[in-house]
Amino acid sequence: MMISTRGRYALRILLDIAENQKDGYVPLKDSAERQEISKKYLEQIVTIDGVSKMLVAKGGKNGGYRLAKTPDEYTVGQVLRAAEGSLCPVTCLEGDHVPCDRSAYCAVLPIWKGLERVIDEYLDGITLQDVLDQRSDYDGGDNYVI
Amino acid sequence: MMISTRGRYALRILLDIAENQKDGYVPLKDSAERQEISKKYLEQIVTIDGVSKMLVAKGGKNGGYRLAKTPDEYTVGQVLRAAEGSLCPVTCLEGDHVPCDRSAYCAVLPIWKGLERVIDEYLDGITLQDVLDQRSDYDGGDNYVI
DNA sequence: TATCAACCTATCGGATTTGTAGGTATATTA
DNA sequence: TAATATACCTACAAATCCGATAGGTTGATA
Repeated sequence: MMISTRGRYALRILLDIAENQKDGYVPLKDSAERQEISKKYLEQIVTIDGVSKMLVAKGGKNGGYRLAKTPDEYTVGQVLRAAEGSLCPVTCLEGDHVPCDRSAYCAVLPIWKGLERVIDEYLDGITLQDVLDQRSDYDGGDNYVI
Repeated sequence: MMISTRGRYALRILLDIAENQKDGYVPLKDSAERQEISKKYLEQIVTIDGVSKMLVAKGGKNGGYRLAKTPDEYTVGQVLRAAEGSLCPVTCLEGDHVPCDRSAYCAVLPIWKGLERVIDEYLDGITLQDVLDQRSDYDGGDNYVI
């Protein structure tokens, strides 16, 4: 599995925040209830370095999170990579991976590189705003849910 | 990680067999040595249902494996799916997965479906023969290695 | 008949996933 | 200033998956 709950939940929570922030902040508790995800688990996901950088936090009453930028400035790929660490489909391509001695001439390595490119291009072609728009494209706005 | 050693090794072993079979059979022991992969582990991979169907086995001396069809009749995607069970990027899309009650209207599910399609299309666009060809496209044939 | 190779089954350490649990710090409101 | 609401931090743990290792059995071929 390339994308675990971390990535999927991160995406859903950012979308939930985008949708509910208006001018204020969205408490994680509310998102957790709407999305039916454990709040405690979400806390961990939201505090992952890359993810927390996409948010502005505010404590106390009427506090919560809001997006640091507008929803059209974040791609699905960015969110998923931030939450998962990386989206590469094989260990051979991971940043910290020690290359095996075959890698210089490996005939299958180009396949993995191509695959990673195809994945990134697809996921970076969709912004959070795209998802929100599609959500209300149907017949009134409540047909699709985050 | 979407593609584990199972898939990667399966691909490399099928390519190794394709390259070495000529008119005969390739003992797994030889492939294991060339590819520097544990023979015992390879035995398990090669006996995965989907993978074994792509091979013809022969016991005894001068026995081993050969491809059931020609290398241009197998795509990289077929091999990987056979070895891994499936290449779907999220559990939500797995065959035996119980759909959550949101799935009917889930706004992110279409993203996963699109991702899976993009991955399949890419990997099914490459045959084993393509990989073998590319391998000897360079300057004599030994520049790239499986 | 000896050998070689496929085939079968069990086990296992380590990592990762998917959370739970409990507490602290801090900002806001009353 | 006190109460509250929220973010923030740390530890633990069950379950699952990964990546093998190990040892044996069956069966075909020379």
